[in-house]
Amino acid sequence: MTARRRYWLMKSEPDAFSIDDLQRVGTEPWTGVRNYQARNNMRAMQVGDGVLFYHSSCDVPGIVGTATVASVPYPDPTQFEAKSDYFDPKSTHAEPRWQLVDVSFERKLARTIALEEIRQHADKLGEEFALIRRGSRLSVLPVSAAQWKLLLSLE
DNA sequence: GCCAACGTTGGC
DNA sequence: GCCAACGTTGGC
Repeated sequence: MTARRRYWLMKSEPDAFSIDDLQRVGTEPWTGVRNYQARNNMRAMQVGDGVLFYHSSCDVPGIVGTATVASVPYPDPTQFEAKSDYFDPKSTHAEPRWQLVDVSFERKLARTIALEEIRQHADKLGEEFALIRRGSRLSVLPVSAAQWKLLLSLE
């Protein structure tokens, strides 16, 4: 029995890793998440789940493409690498603190669905939608099927 | 267990 | 570059 496909939104700074980078490499381990809520969301992911790829901290923040979850959750290797920016000295191999999934490129949108535009649909998306909730900085967040459909209909 | 200080995120 | 909001750390 397979659970129903779920949907997520994942933020990335294009200067560090963009939708074009994902298209080039095909599949990428989503390293570096060091927030428990974001981690918990990745732990809940299943292979085949849909991902909205979002560019943050750039000229026009917004959704730029779609991807799919390509692995089950597994320990983020960078937490054990002393030279990595993401090294976590408190994490152990026996009890890894941080998990990630692999993400595979699906497609690039014809245009960026800008955050500014997304906000205009707040009434339909719901006040709780973490992407547009005031002060929310969550980088991996759940998206309902209805939100997924609405957001992609804006393309 | 409280909370001030600090660091980070991310829009603007 | 600024700064609001948030999460984490560490002294007490």
